Amino acid sequence: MKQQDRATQTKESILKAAEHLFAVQGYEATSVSMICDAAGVSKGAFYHHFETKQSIFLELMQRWLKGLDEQLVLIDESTEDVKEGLLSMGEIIGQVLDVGGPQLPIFLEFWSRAIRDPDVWEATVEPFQRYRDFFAALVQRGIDEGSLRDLAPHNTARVLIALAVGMLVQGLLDTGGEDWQDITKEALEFLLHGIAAR
Amino acid sequence: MKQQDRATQTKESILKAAEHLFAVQGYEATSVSMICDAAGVSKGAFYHHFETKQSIFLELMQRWLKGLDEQLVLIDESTEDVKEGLLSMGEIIGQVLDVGGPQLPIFLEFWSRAIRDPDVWEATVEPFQRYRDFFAALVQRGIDEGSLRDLAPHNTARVLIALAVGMLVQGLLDTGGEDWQDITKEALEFLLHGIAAR
DNA sequence: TATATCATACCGACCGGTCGGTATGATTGT
DNA sequence: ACAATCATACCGACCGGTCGGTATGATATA
Repeated sequence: MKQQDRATQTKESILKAAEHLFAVQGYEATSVSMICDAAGVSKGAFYHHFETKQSIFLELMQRWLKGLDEQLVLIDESTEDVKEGLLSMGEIIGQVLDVGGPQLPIFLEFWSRAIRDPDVWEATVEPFQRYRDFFAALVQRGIDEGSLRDLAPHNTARVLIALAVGMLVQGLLDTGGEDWQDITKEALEFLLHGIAAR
Repeated sequence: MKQQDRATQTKESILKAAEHLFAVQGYEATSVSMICDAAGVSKGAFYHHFETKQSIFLELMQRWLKGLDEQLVLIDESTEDVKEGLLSMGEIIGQVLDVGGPQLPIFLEFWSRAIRDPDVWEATVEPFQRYRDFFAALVQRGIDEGSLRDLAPHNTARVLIALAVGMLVQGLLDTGGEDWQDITKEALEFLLHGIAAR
């Protein structure tokens, strides 16, 4: 096998092992040695491919957010009606909880780190501000086309993000087996039409 | 001074030092020795009053949630109109962010721990289910008195909690100096009356 | 004196990261 | 084609340091 292929294979197996261990044990609880053992690779190999323990997480995070990005753009393009687009955001939440569920707890771990570490902040929080802008644009579109009331788009976006984050956190901590996709969809309907009596 | 007084004073100073250090550094980053130094107390004293490092956090958490409890009950009692009661919840969020802001990041840290550690879960997550029940009851009251539409109270409560949690998280990570109390209030108004055009 | 309250000294495990060395493919000169 | 040279990929022992926790003795109160 070519040297380069072998290298990428090694790096990939390290990433895969790290992703799995981070997911089931958390970041702090996972040592570099454990990752190496799980990947069937030496510590030297690890530090050949990654500068620090943190850098491997950041790379993992980047890949992950990239996938989320693509999903959002996909929805954006396939959406003509803004209201429908917002509702389909609920499906994303459900999907995220189903598919990426196991690795979501790491987000909590790193959000708390992001508060103090600028590097972590940049990699984990800053992207979410992009999402906020995305939603703000979507809301603006809704206002323009007349399907939404004339509200401050940015604050409305914040509310949407809050819903998403709040649902994710609850979904992580509530093990009761609720269908959070449904609940999120309901929440978005509440938000659209209000919960007050007419 | 009496022996008991001296003891409680020591314990209290340990708790105070721990609370401060946890807030500014996080839980993991704070060692027991650091707490002892900050409290002007020896390690022996620490482990005389607390079984483990985790136990001191759990005690801190209990005190903290107790305060939140009282605040909620206070609002509940002083509220006749449910809609107003919900809106005043927004003020709590703002207060929580202002007053307890520094120590909120620890919540993130422990929420992620709660996923794996049953003890932590019981102390940090279970209380929030009480709050959910509280909001569910409030919603039910609103339905009964006719000010709210006839919606599943529990899911509506989940939505409210999601909003609160999501706002708190964003407030922690967004350092732009936004007035999250205002935004939360706005969010609750959105939720009450809907954001869709009439 | 007996007991609660602390101080000191210390333990063993483990952690992220380093480093000297090697094995093996790639490159170049002949 | 073949050897000499170099670069990349990897190994695993090891390091300084930190951590949570403990064992034991001193001190003071009751």
